[in-house]
Amino acid sequence: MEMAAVTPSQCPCNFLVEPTMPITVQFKRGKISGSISNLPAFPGASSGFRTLRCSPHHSPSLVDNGENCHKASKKENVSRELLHSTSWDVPCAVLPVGTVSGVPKVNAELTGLLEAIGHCTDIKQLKQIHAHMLRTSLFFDPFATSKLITASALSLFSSLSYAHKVFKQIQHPNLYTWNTLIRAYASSSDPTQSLLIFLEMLYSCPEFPNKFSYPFVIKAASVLKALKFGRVLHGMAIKASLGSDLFILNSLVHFYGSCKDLDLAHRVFTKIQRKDVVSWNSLINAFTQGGSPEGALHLFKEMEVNNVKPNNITMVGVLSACTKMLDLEFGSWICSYIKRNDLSVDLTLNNAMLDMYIKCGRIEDAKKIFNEMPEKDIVSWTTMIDGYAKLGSYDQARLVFCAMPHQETAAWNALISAYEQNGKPKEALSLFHELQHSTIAKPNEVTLVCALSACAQLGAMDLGGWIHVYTKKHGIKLNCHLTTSLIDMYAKCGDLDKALEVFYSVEQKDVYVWSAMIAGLAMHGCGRAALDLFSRMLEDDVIPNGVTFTNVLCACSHAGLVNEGKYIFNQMESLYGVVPGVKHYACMVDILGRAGLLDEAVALIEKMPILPSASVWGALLGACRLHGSVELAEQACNSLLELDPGNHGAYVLLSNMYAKAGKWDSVSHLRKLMRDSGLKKEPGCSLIEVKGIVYDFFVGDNSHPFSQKIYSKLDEILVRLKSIGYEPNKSQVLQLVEEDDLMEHALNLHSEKLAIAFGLISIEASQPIRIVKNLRVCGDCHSVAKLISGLYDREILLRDRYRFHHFRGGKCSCMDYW
DNA sequence: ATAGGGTTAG
Repeated sequence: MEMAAVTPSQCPCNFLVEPTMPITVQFKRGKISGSISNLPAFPGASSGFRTLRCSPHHSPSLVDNGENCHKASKKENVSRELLHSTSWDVPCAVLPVGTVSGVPKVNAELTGLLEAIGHCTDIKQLKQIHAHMLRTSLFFDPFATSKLITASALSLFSSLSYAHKVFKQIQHPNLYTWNTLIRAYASSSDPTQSLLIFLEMLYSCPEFPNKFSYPFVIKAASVLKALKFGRVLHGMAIKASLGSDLFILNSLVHFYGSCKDLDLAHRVFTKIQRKDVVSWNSLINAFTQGGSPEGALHLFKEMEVNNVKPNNITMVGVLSACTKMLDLEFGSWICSYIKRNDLSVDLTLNNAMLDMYIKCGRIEDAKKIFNEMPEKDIVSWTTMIDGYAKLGSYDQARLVFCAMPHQETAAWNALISAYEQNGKPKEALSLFHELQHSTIAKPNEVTLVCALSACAQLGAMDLGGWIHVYTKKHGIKLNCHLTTSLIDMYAKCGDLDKALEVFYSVEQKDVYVWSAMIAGLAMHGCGRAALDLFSRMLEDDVIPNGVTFTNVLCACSHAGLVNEGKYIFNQMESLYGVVPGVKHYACMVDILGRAGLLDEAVALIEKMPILPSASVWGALLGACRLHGSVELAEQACNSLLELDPGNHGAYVLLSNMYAKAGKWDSVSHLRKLMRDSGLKKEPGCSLIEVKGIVYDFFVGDNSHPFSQKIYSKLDEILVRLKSIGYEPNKSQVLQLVEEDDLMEHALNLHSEKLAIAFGLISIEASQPIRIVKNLRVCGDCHSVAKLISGLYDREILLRDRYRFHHFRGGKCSCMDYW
């Protein structure tokens, strides 16, 4: 092959030409940018680029015309910046013009070069070869450049941005080269690039995508859950007569599974002529991940019937299904099946078995596997840590943590999240502080999400705010998880404005972000605003899920919006396909019950297609208290205690109702019952954060260093309140059982009162006093807080178990409706 | 010359 020397004008990238000898490698910082919308129509498309969208003509025949197609997620939006700028240096311009006028001995050199590429062990060596190729015109050999791309995109030392820049230097990349880049990006951190490069290839590569191109690009679509895009790919593959390629079909099964479209996944699967083990694995995993583990197990059995031999990957999927169903029996059977059939057990499979035993409560079996594992990775360790933590064996969890060879961030996260999720937020935060002193690990997004959640539980807004600042300072972009946690933290700490500020400051809002904001508004009693936000969310084409509806209904309940609640509840399934769960029913019972529609609430419970949970009966019980229906309360209480015998609150509520009705016999009977059952109540506890430290107060607490001052402040308060006509709410004395069994007369010792008194002496008057209480606020404390807010002109934010009470100027945001 | 399927934590 004749090859001319490259002159500047021919150089594909218009790089500077350096005319000096010996050869020096110049680096140029390049920024590649552009947008997919700049791409002209690709050849063969009748109406340009638009046909790439989900149009009936390009849709696979088995798919209907898009009615079932879910709204596109933002990730599918390919019209965004084509490529990130990168900081990789690419050799260029190494042609000493005029000195390499002769044609290099391409063939001889080529062989050596290809070998050299194969022997590269780092990017530096590769760059040297790259430079050499540019110098000798070998860069014009398609085979050689392909190898170069492969090495830079897929080897151990690979750098995708480097590969991409090399790619840009190639004048006519061949299909193989395109495929390589698409493949590399599919499993990178930025799979959107795969889709973009695929589109670019359609336009600028003379060859059509082949049977290799599709699996790569479909994989990228799977990661992105780009349902529309993937459907178009499916259609294109069929048009290209590749519709029966096993690899492509398997990719598609996996793809539809990733998009949670089990129906389509299954339909593609049934069209596969000769299903192999990968086909089955893809579908089994689609069912496992897509919320139908039962289906996955069924498929596994069917697979056996069809004489397809399962492999280790099958077992991972099936075990994962058992784990999701907490089916220990089947899970153990699988473990023995693996042994019996001598399947190869690798790290992932061991981890899957580990996880199954742990989730099914068999820590000893898990431990045995763990100890015998020849190789452990971060997943193995964190699974064990989490297992112990979930059992409350924190010492064991810590022991495993300490035994780890590297305490990477993920390990810290396992421990922190375990504490945070098991009601130990203080411990979680103290670990978070410990982590900040670690030299090995640094907090990452996950850590911050856990820490924020712990802050939210404690009402620790100073620390929560500090974490917010931390993200800004360290340039940590707010992903949806972080945004959700921040909104939740600010809302639960009582700063609704800050929560809204975060909400409006971010561009990316997924359904969880919206739902968190709706929940925030709901807990602050802004029911209307929550509903408005819900409408805006729908206008924004965000599809609501079960969480969203729980929050929306909760908003209705706190604001007494009965008709709105009913309306939305009725639309859930019919319009949005969200089957009402037990939480939604509980909300509805609450909405109806509060409004006094007790009969309607009972009727709803009676026609529930699922078993009512304790929370449903609890809601009814609460409504009975509000409306003084003792008989119904007895029924509700019985049903509740059947499901949740340790529910102290139910006894208290009923006993208070008996007391109010003067049924003292029943009161003492109930109390005896409680004593006999050895029921321990959750002690009332109020938290208050002062200067970054969270203080907790229990009833009659005098452990605080300023205890003396707090009690004298409390005395002062009560004197002042009485002077303006306050009388302790005697009826609330009856509720003392909820606060403390022994000190019936000690209304004044309620933890929230202590916390308020402490707040008054230790927090500047300009700042609100924020308190978090673990139980529902009692009526007397509620009136006292109202009075204090007026008398002392202080803002008090009290979060109780159910909602926020925002006291200001003698009034409460709940309008005494809680 | 190239391919498809897997585990944990938010």
